Amino acid sequence: MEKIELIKNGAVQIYSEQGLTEKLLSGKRLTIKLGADPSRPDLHLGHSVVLRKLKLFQALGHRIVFVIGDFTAMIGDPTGRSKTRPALTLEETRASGESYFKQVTKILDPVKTEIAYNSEWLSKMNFADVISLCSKYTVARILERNDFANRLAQNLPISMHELLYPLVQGYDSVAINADVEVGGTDQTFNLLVGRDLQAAYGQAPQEVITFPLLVGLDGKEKMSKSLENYIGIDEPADIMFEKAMKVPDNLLLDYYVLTTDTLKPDAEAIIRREIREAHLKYAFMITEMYHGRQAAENARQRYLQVAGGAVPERMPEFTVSGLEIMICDLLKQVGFSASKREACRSIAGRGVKINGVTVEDLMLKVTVREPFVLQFGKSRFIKVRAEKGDEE
RNA sequence: GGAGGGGUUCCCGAGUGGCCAAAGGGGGCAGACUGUAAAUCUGUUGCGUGAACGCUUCGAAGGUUCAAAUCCUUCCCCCUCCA
Repeated sequence: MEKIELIKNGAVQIYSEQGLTEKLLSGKRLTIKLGADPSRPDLHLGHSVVLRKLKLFQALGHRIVFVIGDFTAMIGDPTGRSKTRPALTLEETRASGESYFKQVTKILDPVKTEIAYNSEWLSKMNFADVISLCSKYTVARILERNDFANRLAQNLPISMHELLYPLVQGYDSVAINADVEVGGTDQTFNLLVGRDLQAAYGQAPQEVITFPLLVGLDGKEKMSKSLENYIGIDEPADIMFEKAMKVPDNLLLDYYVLTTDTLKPDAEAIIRREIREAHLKYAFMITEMYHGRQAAENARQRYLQVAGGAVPERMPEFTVSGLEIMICDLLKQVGFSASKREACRSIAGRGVKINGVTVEDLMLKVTVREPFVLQFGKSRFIKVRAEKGDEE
């Protein structure tokens, strides 16, 4: 019962709440659907919002089915709107499905988690089936979707196939006979289409629960890999901690509520007390959740060292061949700069330090007899050493 | 099918023969301030060792010219309106 409340906690909308309650109380093992995009299998905290809810369903004994949208991915999307959406091969979609499973089971129970590929049923449909599917929905209803409505109003193009995609997703629910589907609020329309189509195909309509989209570290857009404003659940502890500290103040509450087990009133109290402490606590919680207590301790310690202006104890290492190297070449080689020119600019802008001392000379030739610490900006460190054989 | 508008550097967008590696804004990176937040200010933002200079870039390929993002030809793509 408690878990049921937890599931509903944080939800934006539930369609229908009564239906959901009834299904949960029925004692039946429910099939919970989550749609997954195979082209981006890198999971971040934004995905974790929904995944954590699914975990609660699992705890109640229900079955989670990830539907990988490989069928449309294999066709590709010629719209140009979502650019660079190359058609994937069968192998690629399977590979990302596996990758998906691997990442998802960092949060979910692997035994109660299944993967399904929608090409399994979609590739078997013939044109008559497609038309039949289309006949179950009306143009007016499709155009209700905000995205379409806006584009229509602004005279922006909408391709035919785009109109079909909601039906495809909805049909996935029919194919697996889903009892419940969860997703971000941006998916609301598609999820609801699933309900209607199920009814049209003689099934009990799925219950739909939507959750807020987590805003990314930039404080503007929703968290996404391509916008570089994400915290990946796969990221090393140190980086995860650091990124978690960069969550904008005004979003910290959301992060607490949506990505940890903290209840809203508690989170509010923590933030009200002392904002920096609240950040540190949050960063610790998140890091601990994905890497364990010890790693989180270490990450915090390291963070505080760097924040205090000190050189951290742990950092990646880089081995150069030869005993001398131009500073610009070095910056390029370790990956702090994309080109030598860019490296020189960074030096001119006083953003590069060696052993804590700002590099002034663009032409500096560094001698790598002893290992030294190369610092770029405030928080990027790397230990540079010469190849073993070259040491004198 | 007809008419019109357009493709510029990460994005938006100015630029219609030389002063254009290309205004301005956004974003990015770095510096100051700070709590590695926000806001603000400063620098920077194609590549080649800084400069000098050179090279590549303005949808594609050719051409005119001492000189082209800008002119000409052909091609590709996108959008709008009317059928």
